[in-house]
Amino acid sequence: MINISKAAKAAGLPVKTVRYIGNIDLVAAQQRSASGYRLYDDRSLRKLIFVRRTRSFGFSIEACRDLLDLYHDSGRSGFDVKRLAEGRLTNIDQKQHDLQSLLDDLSHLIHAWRGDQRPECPILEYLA
Amino acid sequence: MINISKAAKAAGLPVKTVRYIGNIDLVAAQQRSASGYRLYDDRSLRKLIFVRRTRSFGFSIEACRDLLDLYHDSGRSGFDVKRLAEGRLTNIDQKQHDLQSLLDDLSHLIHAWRGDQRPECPILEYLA
DNA sequence: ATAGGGGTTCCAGTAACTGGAATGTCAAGA
DNA sequence: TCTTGACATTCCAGTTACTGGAACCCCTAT
Repeated sequence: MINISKAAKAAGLPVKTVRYIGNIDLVAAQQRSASGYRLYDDRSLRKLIFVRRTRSFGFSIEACRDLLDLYHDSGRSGFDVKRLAEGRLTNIDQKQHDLQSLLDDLSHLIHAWRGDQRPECPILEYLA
Repeated sequence: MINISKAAKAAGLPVKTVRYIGNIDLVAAQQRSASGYRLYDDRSLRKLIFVRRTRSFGFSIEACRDLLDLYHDSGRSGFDVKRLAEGRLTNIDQKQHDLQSLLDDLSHLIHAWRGDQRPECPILEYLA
């Protein structure tokens, strides 16, 4: 059981954001101490990490919630799960493709910048 | 020269957002028609695409602005450019690592969900 | 020439934080 | 034991990056 600042640090999120994530019922602390301090166990910490990752790649809070819900809502039918998963799959494929393009762009940019001189080739040439 | 709806479609952004991106002086239309319509050329379109990509992976507007500025501000010294570029590099390395983790997580999730049945293995087991 | 589907600006609202004030708690040192 | 400083709490206001809507203008095709 770790307190909020340790959880925040381990998850790579600001403490404020961890509190916010709890306030909107996305990831709650596993319990509170006698004096009301949030206490996170390993599972809630993993959820925070998952939230940081999904959020940092542009998924909405509600998308995160859906993904996390899949784990919790054991009453959900196999069909529902599959449909939701398939939806996300398309989404992820696009993201993956997009990320590749961005990494290509940035990689070109970085290599062009590596020297001390401004590259001759205009940076935006690389942006497809 | 294409109008805003074509530019928006080509860039994968809502028209509203393209206008917003212009309003905050991030990417302006190359010119306006006689009647005030925004007109985008190839270069401004490429910038919009670049902005969508960077934004969709969690870079702030100001980070986008810095990257785009590197292209425009030809008065910038080689040193400045290099320092800024090196800063972004670290950033990108982290993102890349992070993305790999997220893709691993999601890939596990997806494969676990592919069948009609809820997987036996709890989803969050995969979240490192 | 006119109807419909664009475009424009401006202003208000939303999502996801983020900062700050007021207050409570805990652990370490005098 | 007391105190002091770094942490925690809630609540409320402010910011960033859109997003929707009203009111109005423009262009194309019947």
